Amino acid sequence: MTTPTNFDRIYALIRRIPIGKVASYGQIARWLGWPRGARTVGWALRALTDDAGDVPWHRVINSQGRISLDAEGTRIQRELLEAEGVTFDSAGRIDLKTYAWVGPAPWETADEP
DNA sequence: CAAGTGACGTAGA
DNA sequence: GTCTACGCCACTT
Repeated sequence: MTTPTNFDRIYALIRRIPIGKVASYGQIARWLGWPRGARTVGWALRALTDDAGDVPWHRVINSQGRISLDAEGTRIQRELLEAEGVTFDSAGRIDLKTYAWVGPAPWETADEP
């Protein structure tokens, strides 16, 4: 790290994604205040890997429930997610209806209904 | 300051 | 279902 940037905010948010859930780039961008800054999120993740040992980057996917990485990265991400209980369909996609994170909601720390 | 870049998103063909 | 084109924002050089 060189100088603190909004990237830190991205990482912090990704760290809050619960196990077994996934979020899309655009979704994260909106929570951070950039309605259309999905690319910036991807950029942050791209720059990550370096010092992001504790950032669950594999929980971030695109709006189609697909992985935008190359074959190698996709394979790794898939394994990491499957290890958390996330399942993929034949097309290698994730069921967003089941695994999409709703966002940093209060019930995250509250009791269930 | 300007240009280039990027793991996206959406719309249209 | 696929592919193409443009727009968006933040970071680096």
